[in-house]
Amino acid sequence: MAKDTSNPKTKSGELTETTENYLKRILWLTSSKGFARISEIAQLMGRSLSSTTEAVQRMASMDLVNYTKYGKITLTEKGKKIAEEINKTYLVLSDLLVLLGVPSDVAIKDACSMEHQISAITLDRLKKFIEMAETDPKLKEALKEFTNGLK
Amino acid sequence: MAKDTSNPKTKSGELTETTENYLKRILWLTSSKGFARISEIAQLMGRSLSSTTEAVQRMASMDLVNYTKYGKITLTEKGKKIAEEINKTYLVLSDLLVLLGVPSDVAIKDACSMEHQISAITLDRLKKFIEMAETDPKLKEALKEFTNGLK
DNA sequence: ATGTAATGTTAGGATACCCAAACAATTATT
DNA sequence: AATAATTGTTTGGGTATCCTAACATTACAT
Repeated sequence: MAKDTSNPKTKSGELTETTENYLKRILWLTSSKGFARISEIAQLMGRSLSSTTEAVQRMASMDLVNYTKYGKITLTEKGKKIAEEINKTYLVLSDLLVLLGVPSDVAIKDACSMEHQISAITLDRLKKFIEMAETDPKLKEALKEFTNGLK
Repeated sequence: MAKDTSNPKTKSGELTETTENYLKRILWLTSSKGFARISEIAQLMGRSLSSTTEAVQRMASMDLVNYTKYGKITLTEKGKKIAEEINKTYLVLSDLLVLLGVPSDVAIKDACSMEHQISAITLDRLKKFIEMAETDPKLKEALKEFTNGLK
């Protein structure tokens, strides 16, 4: 096998977690107003302007965003496609958490970083859900039908 | 606020995702046979021996593992406590996935890296579950009781 | 016991990320 | 228009992570 000096994730076509997160925020920003600015991304990501500039430049070199110095940032076709994919996953997770009784603001935050930053509250909901799935006949039945319906 | 040159996660008492993952595998290995070896950890993590050695040394400097050159690796009290916490979260997630019909081997893998590496199959299960939760009266009812029971 | 196989360590490199401080460009204000 | 405020970039540092190659140690076999 050939040597792989770069980050395995980027080489194999996959993006790092960080890049995915940047991508998702940029999607949010661009879909609401057409473009994004470094400062907005930085704010949404909770990162410094310099880190954000660097990240955006890195993403530009990967053809994920259109970037010109001091200019408006937009997603490339490629970036948009990937960002939408990531966002779909995010939506599924946040929906599930909400479904399980997690407050939506927490669900938003947690869905962005399952499992490593999972909050106590989410953990509690998941636990209780599992517990109930084992005891409540109605839920038990419903889940049985659910899993049966998969085949 | 004071300057923070180090990785914010380590400084704030939090561990990086990578370190958490190492910790979890070491817990698995040590609970089944009392100690772990670099090669076993490397294998379980899918990393090279040198990366693993480095990681373990880093963890030793954080007082998470007991490490001596060429020796057996065990968790310190601190490391064990943290590893068990992480493992609990992991178990909740993998249990949920299994509950949702995800095959256990996939559930194990996915629970380790929700959302960033989530598989198509898991995504599908989550989607179908959400869908069913909106249409199936029995599940709907069960979930309503579930969320009502939270207060 | 001694040499080979298996394991583990170090050295040398690389990328991803992050930040603060200094500098540059843009935008807003007077 | 000229200056002040805001925003964005660069520079200079750091840590975390990963890898291969070379070297060291330990374990195994004959």
